[in-house]
Amino acid sequence: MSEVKARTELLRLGMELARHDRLYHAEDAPEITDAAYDALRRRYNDVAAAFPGLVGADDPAAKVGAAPGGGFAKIRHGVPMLSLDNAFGPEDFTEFCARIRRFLGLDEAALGFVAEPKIDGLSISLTYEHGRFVQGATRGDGTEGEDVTANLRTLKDLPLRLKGEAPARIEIRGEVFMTKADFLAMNAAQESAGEKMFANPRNAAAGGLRQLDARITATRPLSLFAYAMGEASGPVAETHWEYLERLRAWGFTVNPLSRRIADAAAFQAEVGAARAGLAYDIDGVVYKLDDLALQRRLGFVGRAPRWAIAWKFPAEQATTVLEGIDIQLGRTGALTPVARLVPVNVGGVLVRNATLHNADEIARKDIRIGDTVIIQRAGDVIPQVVGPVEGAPRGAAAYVFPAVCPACGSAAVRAPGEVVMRCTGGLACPAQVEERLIHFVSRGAFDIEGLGEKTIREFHEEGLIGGPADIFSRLPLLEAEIAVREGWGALSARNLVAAIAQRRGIGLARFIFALGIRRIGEANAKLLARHYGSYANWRAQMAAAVVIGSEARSDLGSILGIGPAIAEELAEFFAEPRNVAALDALAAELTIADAEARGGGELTGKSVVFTGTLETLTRPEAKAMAEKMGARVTDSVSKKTDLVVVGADAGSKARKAVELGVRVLSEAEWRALAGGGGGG
DNA sequence: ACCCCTCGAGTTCT
DNA sequence: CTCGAGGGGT
Repeated sequence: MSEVKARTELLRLGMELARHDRLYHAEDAPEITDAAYDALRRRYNDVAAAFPGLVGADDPAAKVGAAPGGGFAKIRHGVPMLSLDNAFGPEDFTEFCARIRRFLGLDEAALGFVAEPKIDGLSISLTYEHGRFVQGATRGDGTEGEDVTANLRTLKDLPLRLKGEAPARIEIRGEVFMTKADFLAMNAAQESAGEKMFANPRNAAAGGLRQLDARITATRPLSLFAYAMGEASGPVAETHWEYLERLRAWGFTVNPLSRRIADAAAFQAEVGAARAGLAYDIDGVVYKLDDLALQRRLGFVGRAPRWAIAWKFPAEQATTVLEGIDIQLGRTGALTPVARLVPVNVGGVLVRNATLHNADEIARKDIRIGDTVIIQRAGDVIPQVVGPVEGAPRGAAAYVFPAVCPACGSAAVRAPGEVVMRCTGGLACPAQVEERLIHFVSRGAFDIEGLGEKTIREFHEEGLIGGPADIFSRLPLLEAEIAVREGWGALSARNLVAAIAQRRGIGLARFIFALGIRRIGEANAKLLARHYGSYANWRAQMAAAVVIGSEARSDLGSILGIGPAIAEELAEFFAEPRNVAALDALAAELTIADAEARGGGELTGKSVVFTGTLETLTRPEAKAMAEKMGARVTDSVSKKTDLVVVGADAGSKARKAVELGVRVLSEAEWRALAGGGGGG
């Protein structure tokens, strides 16, 4: 096919696919069969793969799932995508089994496990409705991922339609990866084309999946193994192994090494020996309790299931020389020592820096400048300095942590009982001010497009902005000056000014978070916004709360989740006149929206205790009701308890509630209040 | 005086 | 991702 013909073909196929996507997703009125759709899609992918140079960003077929503002739309996972606890040796695995036995009250009974190699790729979630693939998302932070449906549709291993019977709606989880051979071939092709090369298969897979243009993804050799169950609208299997067999029957590829095992240590050794010869990278083996009913009973602790564990292979290590230790400054003034290393390749990534955390850590590991040190990247991504290589020549002297801030010269102090050293310079420390500005424009805060870390540093160092208010009061007046800066142009300067203008309106929670007050992260900012409602009220109450013992201070402390340390931190911020002046200057530039009315009902965020015998509800029902309304249920009454529901024969808890002045409800009153959430 | 959990802060590299 | 610290509960 000639390039001209290919171009026409791609355009035609692209428009057609876009039309069918729309009919299918938005109008729910497909005109062609799934098989016909698949054939179209395959044809499209083939042409796109043969002529990668033709793929552009304007093709309608590439746009499914893309967010309006570019990037990907966010998708909330029905069931969070959790992480796994790690094991590093047989003792960890034994302890894992013991924990399961303890929890389930099983003594000698053998536990059946399914073992699966842990692929070093990207976790994804796939949703099928009536057997058809409708949506795919990345793991993201576990709660919310990115919609990469269009990209996933291009994977050869992904069935667009499940073979045979399937529940009406089912979510399937798997791992997208690139084989070592595909990676090498692709990198060779990229190199000869003068294109960007990837450091390792994992990055290559990530890069391929996160293309904004699905046609580029189609040209990347991505593979997929399915391995886990998310939500399903009907029963699928009774054991994990049966479930894997269902996946195979539906048309997924399941890792062929997966199997039921009796001896984890033996399997671990077997896979470890086979590791180098496998077609893909793995970093361990996942062991899952086979019986799904037992899995349900075990449930989760924190962010990980109790019924599975990832037994990791020993971390990849490398040795290099510690050239020096730099001190980095955080926005709260924390001084963090960072190791500057002679660049070394660890597990496919060139490592130059590694955090040393704090002075204690350096002393404990006895790390000195000039040492030959061991670097490792364990299950995580972040490199660590393990310690000096034994027997190698040592650096001269023990490291002495600086007593003053390297940026401003103010004293560096360590609060009693704390580990970190902090600069006492506050607003007088330019480095702290700069870090705070970076936080101010960061993603969860003002998130101004075109104003990233690098730009902020430049603007701050050159005196264009001294504080957050300047972003709004000064930068828009400097459009002409910015336009002639290196790397800028008239268009980008205009866009920046527009982006700034757009952010003059902001929600209260984001605004509070953006201030960068210590201990006030996203969650606490939201608590404050909900409690105070409006900026004016918050500002007034905080100013009043500076006085210890004031009514405003105790009101602040009464917020569930806000304790004395956080209240003190806020009071300190407002006690500093320069902070208040900067805050007022900033607020004058903005329109700060009131916090959205408390979601749901008056129970949101409240702490509820049930006591006595409930007559029309079981305890689990009552608990589910409360949680559905956003409340938190505990067993004991304290002064942070908002509500005590008293059943028959209530004892000391009811008395305590009265003593503490906590609102008391009868079961009937509770039902009236929470009625909406019943049955759950 | 504990334990468990959530939140915050800091960090690496592509 | 990991650590430390705060908050709330027992």
